[in-house]
Amino acid sequence: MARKKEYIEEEVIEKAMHLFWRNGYETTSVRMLEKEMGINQFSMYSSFGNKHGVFLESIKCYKKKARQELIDKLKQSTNGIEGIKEYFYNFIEFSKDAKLNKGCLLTNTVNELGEQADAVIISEIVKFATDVKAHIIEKLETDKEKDLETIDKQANYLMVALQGLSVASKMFERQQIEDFIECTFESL
Amino acid sequence: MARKKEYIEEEVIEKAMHLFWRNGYETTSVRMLEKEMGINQFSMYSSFGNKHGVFLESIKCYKKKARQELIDKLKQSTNGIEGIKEYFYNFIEFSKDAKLNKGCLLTNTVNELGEQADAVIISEIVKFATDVKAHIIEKLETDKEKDLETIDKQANYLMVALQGLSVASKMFERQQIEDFIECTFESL
DNA sequence: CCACAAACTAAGCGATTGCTTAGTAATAAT
DNA sequence: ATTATTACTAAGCAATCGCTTAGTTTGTGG
Repeated sequence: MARKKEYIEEEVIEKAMHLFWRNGYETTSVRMLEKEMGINQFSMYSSFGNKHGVFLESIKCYKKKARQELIDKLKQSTNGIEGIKEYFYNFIEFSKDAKLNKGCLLTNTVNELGEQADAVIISEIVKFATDVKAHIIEKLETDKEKDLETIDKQANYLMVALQGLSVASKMFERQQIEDFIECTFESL
Repeated sequence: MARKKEYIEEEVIEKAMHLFWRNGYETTSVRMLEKEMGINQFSMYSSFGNKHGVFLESIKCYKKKARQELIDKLKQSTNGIEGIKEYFYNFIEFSKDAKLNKGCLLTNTVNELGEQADAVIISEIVKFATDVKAHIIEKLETDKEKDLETIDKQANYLMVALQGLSVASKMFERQQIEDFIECTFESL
């Protein structure tokens, strides 16, 4: 016995997510979100509470997308370390933008907000990072010669390298990025 | 035949630089700069024109500091690749903060402003990166067995790894960072 | 001592920020 | 058709943004 919403929350959040991805949290204003999401500020606040709420849902949307397009592929790969390397290359395509790359939204967020980021946001990011690391370890373990210590060390190495890829792909050319990926896996 | 400035521009810029380093460009307001620099807005604008001017001088100040505390040590090192590794460890100390790290101000800036950053700022950053890469190549060349192609590839690799170190040190623990640095140099 | 130039203080400018609210339109049960 | 409930539009809120300006203080040359 009431009026129906004229938008689907999941759809407008995906648009918001892309805006945050390109511009970061602070630079993205509520007026910009209005235009991009195609809904009024009232609707935005009634659906998601505040700007922070829109951002949190955008983070969740990003994680879902990354899981579908990146992690699932990694999970299904059967060629061990080579599968991790493919994950690196897939990420480059995943974060591609007009000229350079947008990086990883989660990495961008940590980099922008740092320690002053909301605890819930941080928690979402940490959970994702833990997830990725677990899958990397899984693939490293296909090499039966490596002991657990080596595997954990190399997993840490690859996690940091992924952060590097995220930032570097925003400023470096394709060739430098490929050099990086190739060298990264040379000693593993 | 006029009043003297009650502050030294180089001194207040160093304070501004630390504020930008910790908080980024957008988050740092002119009111915050006032307090940190210990001077009035009027003085700030008469000395540096606008907020952007303060930032540009802060970038220059950062480069000078990094050159003194990081690059000069790298230049003077005589142990080849090991000298580059020391550069990595020195950077961690250089960017140390309360709990985690502040990263590299230049990397932070590219990450925050991206392609919409001012051309002068970008130019300053590119010049610095070129400088660092040149010194890395110099050290890599001490290994006479490497051809020019390998050296350039490895230099690109190390440059991206440095960006990774900058971001990752803002969110990862000491152990993961050390694992990264050690693994980074394992294949060189 | 006077006059002038530069550096200070502090108030306030218009624009934008995230967010709210008053008023209207649409839907569905009675 | 009436009524209740929700979603919409659009105007506007206080606070903050980067920046300016009017008025005062300070220092030096004549």
